[in-house]
Amino acid sequence: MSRAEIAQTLGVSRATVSTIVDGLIASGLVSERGAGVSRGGRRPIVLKVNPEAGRVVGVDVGASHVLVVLADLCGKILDEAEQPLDVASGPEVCLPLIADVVEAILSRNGGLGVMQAVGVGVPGPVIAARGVVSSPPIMPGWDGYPIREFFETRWGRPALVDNDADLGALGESTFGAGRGETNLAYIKIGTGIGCGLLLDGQLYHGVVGTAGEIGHFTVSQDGPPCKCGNYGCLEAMAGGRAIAQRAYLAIQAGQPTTLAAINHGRQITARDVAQAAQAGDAVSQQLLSDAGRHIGSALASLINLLNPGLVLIGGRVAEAGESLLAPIREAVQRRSLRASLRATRIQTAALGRHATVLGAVALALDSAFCSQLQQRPARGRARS
Amino acid sequence: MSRAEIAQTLGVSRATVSTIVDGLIASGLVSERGAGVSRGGRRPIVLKVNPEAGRVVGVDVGASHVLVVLADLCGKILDEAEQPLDVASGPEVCLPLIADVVEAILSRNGGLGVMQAVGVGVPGPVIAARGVVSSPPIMPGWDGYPIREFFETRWGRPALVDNDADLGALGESTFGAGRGETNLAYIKIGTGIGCGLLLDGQLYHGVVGTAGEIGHFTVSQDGPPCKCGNYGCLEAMAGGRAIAQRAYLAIQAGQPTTLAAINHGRQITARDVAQAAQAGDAVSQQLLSDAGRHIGSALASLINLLNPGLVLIGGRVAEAGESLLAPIREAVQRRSLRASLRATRIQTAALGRHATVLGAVALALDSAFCSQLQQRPARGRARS
DNA sequence: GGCTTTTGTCAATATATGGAACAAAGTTAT
DNA sequence: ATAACTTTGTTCCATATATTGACAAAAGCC
Repeated sequence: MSRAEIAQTLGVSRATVSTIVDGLIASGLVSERGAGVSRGGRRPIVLKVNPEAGRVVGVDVGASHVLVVLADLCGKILDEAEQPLDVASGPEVCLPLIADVVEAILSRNGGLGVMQAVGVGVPGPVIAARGVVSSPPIMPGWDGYPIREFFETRWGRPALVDNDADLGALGESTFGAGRGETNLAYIKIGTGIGCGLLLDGQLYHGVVGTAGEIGHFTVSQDGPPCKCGNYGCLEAMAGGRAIAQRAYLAIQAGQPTTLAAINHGRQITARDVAQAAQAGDAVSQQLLSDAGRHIGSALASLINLLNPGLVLIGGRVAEAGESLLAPIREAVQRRSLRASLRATRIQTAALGRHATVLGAVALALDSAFCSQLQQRPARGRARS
Repeated sequence: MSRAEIAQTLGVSRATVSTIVDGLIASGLVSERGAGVSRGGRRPIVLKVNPEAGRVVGVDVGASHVLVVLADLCGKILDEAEQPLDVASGPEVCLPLIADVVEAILSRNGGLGVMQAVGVGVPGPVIAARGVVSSPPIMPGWDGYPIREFFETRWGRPALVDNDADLGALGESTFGAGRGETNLAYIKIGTGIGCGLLLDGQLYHGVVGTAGEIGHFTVSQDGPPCKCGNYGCLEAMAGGRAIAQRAYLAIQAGQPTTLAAINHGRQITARDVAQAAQAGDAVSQQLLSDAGRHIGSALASLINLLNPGLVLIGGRVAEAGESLLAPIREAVQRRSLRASLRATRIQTAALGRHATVLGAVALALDSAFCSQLQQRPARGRARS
């Protein structure tokens, strides 16, 4: 991006941009990278963020694993580590363990000092302003625990905490399939079903951080019971756990499927079903198609209500690809309004298992750049 | 509000507030109104917006009527006029007619000059930035017609256009039951069912202005056909038209109801059903209760997805009050997540048929104050 | 080669904001 | 009642921030 382009985009004068950019160049955050393409006049000087000027850390806390990445200022992953972790063992156990993983990565990449900020995604409702979770269903003992404070006092660097699905949305919108989109929904289909919302360019949390709970949409009034106490929730009909359960029942019922062979060795997972479907197993395809139909009917409501430009299907189960996406599209088409639908693309997410952690990186990058801009760059002409 | 209070709220110094307020007082927009209550020191000088410093106009274009109000700078309605209007006759017919109504009101209230801005609500999806509607179902011929431009060139004043349900949300949040709430949904139950969303303090429109289409949520997969082409839409099951239709069928089926007497004279309306229900008619109560159950199940999805602090039930049918609200609350309770629900109040709207038009007034007021702040107040010391 | 266009910089200037000191007007403690 | 403390609102000044307009550099266009 050139100075003139920035000035036009932000609606400020070129002179202003020049002075600010000078500061950023002096601090090493930005550098000039040759000449761009002319638009009928002098060729602009292309400005690039200098990826080497700092590092940020992203953390994705899952129910049973934690994924930590180190990224440069462009969001490129330089190193990563994954470790088993039972989130149910509480913050006193988990947080130091996570911190150890982060410190291990940092120590083999230039030490603690290189980290400018850290972003953390957790599988529960987050009050982002305070950096705590609020009555999370799958994180017993974490309610109100000062997660952000823990990391900030440990490292003296800004720490940002947010929900995993929300960060998935942010990750995809920053680095993935949602670049440039200001209104998108990221659907995370894993064991359960979550949803992160980016509305008018901002992550949307709601009043207590529980926005995006599409997993407990009622899709069938007389459906199976859900852990939440209701019946026929989307999650109970089309989540990874539900798909696996249905596969098990199909095998028990003696339906002809390649899944039966797997089941003799170990428990069936949704991933097995996805793989079998792609390999052509009809029963598996039917299972995914049913799940897709239910997801699609919930998505139709989401699309009617929020009129997003893009819906991204992510999470492990989404790796099934078209076997899941086609019935989703079909169900959405049947149930949502023409006008809204025409404006909404439905696609698979691009970042796979890195979506959330890259959202955490994006959050950390934001904070890193902001704090850089706060610090006045050195005044007066340097040397000479 | 005192200067010190403003300074604290906005996070700026008292000195800054003083200079700005001086300008506003000089231009007559704000005036000092005696002393407030002390908090242990000097008593603050209470500042009030001077309602007499200008006027704004709000317009609510309905399917068959247009409602125009003149309001002072505090949003108090000074005069109003309503006139039949067939929105289907297109913009070339409707807009001049609306303008005439506005001008009639203005001419008996000090002339055209007193109006500082005008806000307009229309019953279709709006692209607010451009001031046009986009493929509205019930406004044939209006697609892309430059509504804002029409009013701005006619009067040389800022005109703002938005959707009627969105303005209902804005109206209730500014003047009604939603004051102070940054996240609320306003449900407008009239002939159809619409919804306006205020998210994080901003009206939410989506990418093409169709956000809030809760009326076409599927609430019963095998329900009656809807005008939109789908089956079992909320609007087709619980909208005003649907309630009237069901009442008619109940009478035909010979059910014992006081509605039968009305039906001999003219067609039953949803309002008749609401009145009969409040008077104790069991069949009418059942009809409303059914409708409420369906609305509640759609609202549960909305609450799960958006985690609003407040849901307001407005529109004509909502005047039924608790006969409708009780089943809504019950259905929501059954179907939505505890955590989200605990944070969400469900109430009837406070502004009745003025909700939308007061939202239009709020929009106009915003614009009026902004343009006042843009104009530099006179520099240098006046007199002496 | 001259003309126009666009980019980036510089100096002068306008505007906005904050800090400190202070007077005014109150409350609270003695 | 008096003194001490609080809070409010103002004034003056320093500083930060952005804009304007002029201008040189570097390109395209004729």
